[in-house]
Order: sequence, then structure tokens, then C-alpha cells
Amino acid sequence: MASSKSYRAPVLADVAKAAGVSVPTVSRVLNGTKNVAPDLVARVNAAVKELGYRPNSAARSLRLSQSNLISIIAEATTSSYGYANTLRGIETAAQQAGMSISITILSSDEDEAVARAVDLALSQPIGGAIVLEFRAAGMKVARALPESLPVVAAGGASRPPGGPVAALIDEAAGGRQVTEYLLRQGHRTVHHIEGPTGGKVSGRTEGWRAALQDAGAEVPPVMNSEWDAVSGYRWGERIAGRDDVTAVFCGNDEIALGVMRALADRGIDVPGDVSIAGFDGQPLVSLWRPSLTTVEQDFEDLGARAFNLLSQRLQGKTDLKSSVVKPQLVVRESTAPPRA
Amino acid sequence: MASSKSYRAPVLADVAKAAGVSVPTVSRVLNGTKNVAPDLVARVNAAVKELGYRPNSAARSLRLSQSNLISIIAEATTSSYGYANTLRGIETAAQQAGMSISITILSSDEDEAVARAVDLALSQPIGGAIVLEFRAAGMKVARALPESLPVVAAGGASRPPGGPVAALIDEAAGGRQVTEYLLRQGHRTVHHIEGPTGGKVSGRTEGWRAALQDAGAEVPPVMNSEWDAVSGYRWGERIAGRDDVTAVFCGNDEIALGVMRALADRGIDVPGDVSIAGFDGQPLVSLWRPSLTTVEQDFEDLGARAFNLLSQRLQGKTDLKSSVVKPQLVVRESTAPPRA
DNA sequence: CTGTTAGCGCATTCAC
DNA sequence: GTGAATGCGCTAACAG
Repeated sequence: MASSKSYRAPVLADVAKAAGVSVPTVSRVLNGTKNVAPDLVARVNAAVKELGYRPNSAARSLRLSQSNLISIIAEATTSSYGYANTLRGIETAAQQAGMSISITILSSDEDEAVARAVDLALSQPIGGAIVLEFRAAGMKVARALPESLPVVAAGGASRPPGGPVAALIDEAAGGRQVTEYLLRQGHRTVHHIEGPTGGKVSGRTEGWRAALQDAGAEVPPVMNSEWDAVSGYRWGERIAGRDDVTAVFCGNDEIALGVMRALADRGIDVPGDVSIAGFDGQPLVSLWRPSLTTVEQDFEDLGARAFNLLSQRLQGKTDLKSSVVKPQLVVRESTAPPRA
Repeated sequence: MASSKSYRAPVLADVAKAAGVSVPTVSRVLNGTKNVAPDLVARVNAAVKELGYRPNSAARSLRLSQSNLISIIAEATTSSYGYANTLRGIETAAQQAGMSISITILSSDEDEAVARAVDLALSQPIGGAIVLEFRAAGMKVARALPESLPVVAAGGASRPPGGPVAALIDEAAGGRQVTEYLLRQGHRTVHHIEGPTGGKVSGRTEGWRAALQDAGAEVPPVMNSEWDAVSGYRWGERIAGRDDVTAVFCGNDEIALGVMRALADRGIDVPGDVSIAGFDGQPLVSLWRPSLTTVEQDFEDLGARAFNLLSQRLQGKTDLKSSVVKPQLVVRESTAPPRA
């Protein structure tokens, strides 16, 4: 293989010379244009393989002013689960389509950070972008991107109209499912610990509230937490002292685990004294004791849908509808009817 | 802003015209070349801002035959923790250096999958690559990449000489630490559940074995598992029946959690009857009951080091030494002296 | 200090 | 069918 001292990657001209044809002919063969004599095709292909030729994508992008690189712009998340899996979903779908992905992480939702991230993303020859938005700030990014760039959003937030097309998780449905389930178990009401929503109303919270209202149950004040388990633990400590709380729907699995640990440390039984439910469906929560009832989300599917949407936009389709993934309630040991 | 019907991104010529100078002058201003009259600099900068000019990176890459895009090639992992955090470490470091990352996931370690992944990575104008190798197959990728491309490896595996420079986690030290600690607690020996190693000997296993041998302790047969918790659970079921097992060092946290759950389901007390230790240091394991003793690894640091190594190679430095991250034992509730 | 010229690798006109 | 010429946007060399 390549082992000469100063190695220069072969270009079309090298292939053309090796095959004894002209540069355009090689180009035609490589791009599948018809009207090339079969024997020339064979000679060109042989030369390509012989030299290990690879098209120079910079030149290609320049010439065609299009690219098979798409950018993913994502908020930094402490919880890696949803993020990593959505990414995997996008990457897998992109790979099948022969496209590459680049990723840019947003360090915060401040304007300056947004601008820097957008600059960086745009510093590559990208054909489109996917904005990953599980928390806030995604809209800011979408707005900062040039209008000429195809953009798709992916995430759980309920979206105001007018934004880019999106692949969404129907979080409201998930919040409703788990709340209705807990009410059905006989709880008078369900408390809710919410993660930081960045000003917007979380779909999880919407669904929870709607379910309570529909059932005529009291809607207790929302408890505000960070997304991590330590914050959940702190809420667990507070809940431990209250006997009006019999069921808690937590904004994500980490919070739920933190709450459960705090309750356990204080000798409060889950689900005997309090039922706890999470949101996300991280694989590990099924091993917990008690294993966690939670709302599972198929993040890989979400990622795949986002890519497919973008892919269609890239092909010029314009009347795209947002794609919605339904989360699914998984009942485990951490929830039960209230103590009689 | 841009809202005309057919929008064409401004190019240098547009800026030049707007500023009333020539194209190269604009280029000089943008690239910080000295020897440009201050008033021209000002006019150019104004025009740039006015038009919202962004350099076309495809043209730039083509002209300079270099790129500020680097590719990360990673094996698909079920556990997202180490992967996601290493990625974040790389991305953060890259972002500070003004570079972008693209990522390609290896679907398997078969030759064909490797070739496809390499092709895809190389289909972008990348300046270098980082191969993420926590399991096997990384060397295959490194070999398939052109020799002219700067490559750095990152991961935990002990590396045969001759490969690319690498940022490494000293897994052997971690395995040794945890094993020595358990022996010090009074265990006669320490059992070990190993993940799939893809033919190589895991550093974790090496360190474990060395520690036992140094202490003159018996070296029990290694138990082979997958990396996931369910596989761990199965080993837990088997261990539950054995009273010669008093301490188990698991290849990762997932396995450890699986083992603990299996033991708990059978009424076996951890750490009273058996001590369990993990490897990785996922944040959630501190919330477990009992909380898990484990070997923490700083994956973000690993990623940052890998990028820095690559960055230096990109700047032409050639005598680079691999960089080693020391993992750290964190003792929690899941380990204790054996029952007397 | 500034503008003119040239060419990176490729795909696409256009002649033949 | 095929080859010769052109230009995508940019920067490095050259002249002035």
C-alpha cells in the first residue's frame, strides 16, 4: 500500500492517465453517467481500484455546492442516555444513506455560546442541520442558522408553530399515561417533580396536569428540580416528611432514582408508602430495588426520524409533517396502590 | 435578514465589491495577514459584517488541502456512558481549538463494516482521526486508514507497540487497585467477571491477576460475560450458589449492578455475604443500595487528551508520547471485609 | 501596501 | 461516445 515518503493522494487526473482516458470520462464513470463504452468503464474501474482513488470531497462540495455532511447541534446534557441514543439513531440512518454527521455541542444557551456553536457548525460544508433539543435553547439555534439551510429539530419539547419541522416525542402523552395509571391505582392525586424547562412548559408537565384535571383531581404545585439525581435526592428528603404525598411522577429517571434513595435512607417504603415513577427508560432502572416504573422513549427511533425528515428536505421535498414518537409506560415495582 | 427569493451566500468577490477593494485584499484581512492599510481593514470588516459573509470551507479546504474537521471513529457500544463522555471531552477540546468533529460509528468489527466506516469517514475533508477503542476492532480501523492521515487512538485497551499514539486509561492500575483493596479487607481471593475482550487481554484483568499473584493469592478462573447488566445478572445467579466466592470484581458497572440484583433477589447480602466492585464510575451507581464500589475513569479527560495529541500531530509535532489517565478507586457500600 | 494571475480537484458545459 | 475548456471560492505567488 501507500508507503512512499511523500504521498500524494491520487486525483482524477491520475486515474485518467492510468486508464488512458480523459478526466471527464473518469468522472462520468464514477458518477454513473450513461454513454460510456463498456471497455472504458472497465479500464477506469480497474485504475480506480489500482490507485486506491477516493474523490476529494472538498472539491466535490465546491463544484456541486452541496455536501453529504450534516451537522448536529446539541445542548450539553448531563444525562447522556437520551443524547447518546438519539445520536446513534441519527448516525445509523445517515450512514445507511451514505451521509456523514458532524456534531457541535452547545455549552450554554447564552446568545454568545449559540453564536459560537452556529459559527463552528457553519464552518464546515454542511448540507443541513439537526438541532437536538431536549431542554431549552434549541429555537435560538434554529433562528441563528441561515434560512437557506435545511434544518430539522429533534426532541421532546412541545413546539410553537413556525419553527423548523421536527421529530418529536409526545411527552404530553407520556405524562398523561403515567398520571392516569397512578390515579387508577387509587391515588387521590399525583405530585410532579419537573426538570428545568428554560421558560417553556414541559410536555411531561402538560400531560400530567391535563390528566389530573380530567380526573377532577387536585393539581398540587409543581416541584422544580435540576435533571440530576442529587437534586432528586433533595426533593426526596423533603417529601419524606409529608404524608400527603403518595405518588410522585418525576421528570426523568435520575430524579426518580435520587428521590427513591432519599426515601430509602429515611426508612420510607417504595411503593408501600409512596409510589415513584420516572421518565426516559434508561436500561439500568429495571435493576433498581424496587425497579422503576417509567415512561420509555425510543430515542434511536427519534434520531432516525429526524434524519429521514432532513433527508427528504435535502431532496427538495417541502411539505413535510413533523413526526411524533409515542412514549410507552412501563410498570415495574416502584408503583402500587396507596396504603389503605 | 436574508429573505430574498433566491438567496446565494455571499462570497469573497461580493465583499470585495462592497468594500471597493480586490478579492485578495479581503482574503488578507480575513486571514490576519499584515500589511494592509487600516482603513481598508475597516472597510472590509464592515462589508463582511454587512453581508454576513462566511468563508466557504469547501473552497478553503480545497485550496489549502487541509481541514479543520476531524473524524471520530467509534465502535458501537451498548453502554453509552464512557462513549458519550469521551465524545464530549473531544468535542469540548476541539471547539476551543476552533475545530469540528465528525463521527462515524462502526456497526461491527467485521472487515466489511470497518471498510465502510473508513470510506465514510474519508468521504469528508478531514485533517485527522481519533479512533475510539474501548473494546476490540480499533486496530483494524487504524490500519485501514491511509498512512498519510494523522491518527490518534483513545481507549482503555493495552496497546501493542507500533500502533498510533494514544490517550489511554491505565486499566491495569485500576484492576490492581480494586483487587489489592479487596485483599486488604481480608478476602482470601477475588473473583473476576470479564467483559468480551475481542481476543485481547483486558487491562482490568491483567491488573487483577497481577495483584493476586503478587499477594500469593489463588487466581480463580475468569468468568466471561457480555457488558450488559442482564449478563451480569446471570453470573449473579450462579455466584449465589457458591460459598467460595466472597468478593467479585466486575468488568464494568453494569455487570456489577446485574450481579447485585441477582444476589439481592436470592436474599444474599451485599456486602455482608459477598463484596461487589465495578469499573467505570457511572454517576448513578452511587445511588444504588448498596452504593457501588467502583473504579472511576475520567472519560472527558481521556477525550481531551486524545484531541490534544491529534492537535499536536496536526501541527507537525512527531515525537509524541502516549498519554495515560489514571483511574481511581472509589470505595462505597458494596464492599466490606468477609464474614468472619 | 495592493491588484493581477494562477490553480487546488472536480463536474459540467460544449465541440468533435 | 469522448476530450478540451471553464469555473465553483479561495489563497499563494507574483508584479507593481
